[in-house]
Amino acid sequence: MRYMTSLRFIDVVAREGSIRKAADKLAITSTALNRRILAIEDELGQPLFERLPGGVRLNTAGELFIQHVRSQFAELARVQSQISDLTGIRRGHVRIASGADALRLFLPRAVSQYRALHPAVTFALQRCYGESAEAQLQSLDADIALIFAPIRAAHVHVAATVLQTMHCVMPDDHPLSRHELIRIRDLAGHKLCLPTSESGIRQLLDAALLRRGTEIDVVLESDSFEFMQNYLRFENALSFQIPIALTDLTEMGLVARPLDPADVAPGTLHLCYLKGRVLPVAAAKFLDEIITSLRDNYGEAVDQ
Amino acid sequence: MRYMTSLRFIDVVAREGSIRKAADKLAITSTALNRRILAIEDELGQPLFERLPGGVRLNTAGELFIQHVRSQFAELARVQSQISDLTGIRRGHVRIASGADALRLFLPRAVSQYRALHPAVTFALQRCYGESAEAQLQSLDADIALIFAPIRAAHVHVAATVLQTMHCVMPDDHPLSRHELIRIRDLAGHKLCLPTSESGIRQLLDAALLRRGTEIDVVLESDSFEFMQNYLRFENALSFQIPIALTDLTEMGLVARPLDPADVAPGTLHLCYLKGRVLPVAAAKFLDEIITSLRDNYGEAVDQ
DNA sequence: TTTACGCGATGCGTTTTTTGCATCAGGAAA
DNA sequence: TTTCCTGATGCAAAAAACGCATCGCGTAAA
Repeated sequence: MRYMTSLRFIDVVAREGSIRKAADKLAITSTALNRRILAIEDELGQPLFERLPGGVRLNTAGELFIQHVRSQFAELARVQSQISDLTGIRRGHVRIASGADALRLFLPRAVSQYRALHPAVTFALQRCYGESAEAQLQSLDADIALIFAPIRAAHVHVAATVLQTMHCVMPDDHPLSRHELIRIRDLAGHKLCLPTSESGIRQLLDAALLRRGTEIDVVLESDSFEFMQNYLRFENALSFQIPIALTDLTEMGLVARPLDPADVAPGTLHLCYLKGRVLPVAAAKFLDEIITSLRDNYGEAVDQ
Repeated sequence: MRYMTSLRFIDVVAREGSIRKAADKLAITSTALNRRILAIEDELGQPLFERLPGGVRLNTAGELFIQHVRSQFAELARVQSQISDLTGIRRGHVRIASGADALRLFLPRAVSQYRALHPAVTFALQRCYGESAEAQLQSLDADIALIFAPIRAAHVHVAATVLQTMHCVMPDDHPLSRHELIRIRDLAGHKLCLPTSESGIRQLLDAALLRRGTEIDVVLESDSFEFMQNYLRFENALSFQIPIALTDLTEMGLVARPLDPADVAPGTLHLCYLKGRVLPVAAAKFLDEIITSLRDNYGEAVDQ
């Protein structure tokens, strides 16, 4: 929408922290951008940015204003989607912030199923960890977040929660593969591939290992499940995943065994959006879909 | 705000129902206005107005869009007021829709008290009846409504409610002035000045008269309390008011006597704003003030 | 300390956008 | 049918936005 140009510009300047950098990104000259900002500050009667030697930074008024700007964008998107919905064809764009877990299989399947029904709806998927997912909801850069971590922020509304029991993934000839249920103490002496400490899986494991006082042998740390899973083909080690991230393991000669819930408490996978927000039609409908899908595939999803 | 020009124009066109009339009001030519609208419709990909021989009318998409536009205006006003509040001086503009009752004494006093504390805050007071007050809240033409009538619309949030016992106003030498409490049947045979049927007072009275089957003698009907009150100086008749509308009667040789609550149930005066709306700072603070004032002056105001 | 670099602000000529005038096409009412 | 209203459109003028060159200022490297 053309009338929002100045607002979009301000948003970019706020993100870039520099008028010149923002101007580059927006493919205009810094002077044009600068004057737009001066004009808006003038109309508002108060500056929105502090001028620092290295660029600009939002002041308090700017913080308030940028929040308003972003909510206007989100609102416009919602109204546009609502209007498109009138014609019968569902259009729209859904932005999802998700942990790597759900990006493996669950979301690809869910998104493709939804797009099969509504081809005019497009998606953006952003991989991120718990805190940043919540930040993206608040800055209205994401509509929906799907994260395996406790909810910290009060401004997030949890639409559904599923319990995820930790699983240990290993080559099918690994000695532990004979156990149906794996205890923490079983891990001692084996080589482990763990996700980085930002991951909810790692946090749960660390807590359990600490509680049980088990000494472990971490040979590899990565934020890529795919890498770790492939790595197991070459070294006889152990890796960890939650059900939503489990792909076809047998083809790769891998097996997954649950950890004893008494050792590692099941974690919670939360499906959330920004509290108080009215989602665009497409995002709201997609949300409904994945709530159903979570419930069907991963047990009693708890609507909240 | 300059960047909202097109939106403001669209709003006026929607209200006027004609591009040419709106152009007159906005002091531009109809062609410029017409093209702005075509441009926005083009960007949106869908028309917002139906073209009728006598002008234009919002279509369904337009209804959705205009709602968005108005909420943007309200939001901007709120953010501006919030930003002004940062500087310490409270600025802002509070728009109140009120019945004639509260406009007599209560609101003048409340507004002047508030303005004594915050001289940079300006007010707009619109006299209206119940239904239209609610409509004004919804179209964001008013921030706060104070109405003596039942709440019909679900989208209105009631911030406070006070009970108002109906009073009968009469010259101090009127025969009924000896009664401390007036019964409906006492009214028979006396001359009455009644508010118009849009008034909450009239509706309550009509219901009571109907229930008791009392025959009455309406000599005058008016939507102006002031007129009726002055009229009583010249004809020995009866008029009706609720406490919030009672001014200094003794100076005018008038007295007020309550009607028996058993005959006429006390009505409710509601202080409301649009549900889900975050009011601008000035409006929110003023709301707090009058909630307190209502409670202090007219008994147990019920926060809801 | 000096120099160099990057930042935002501003004057001025140019380009793009918006506006106004005149006019057209079409429906409603006299 | 005629008249009067409506919104739409081509074209020239007015206004706004833009880009270039440049200034002043503060930081950081030489």
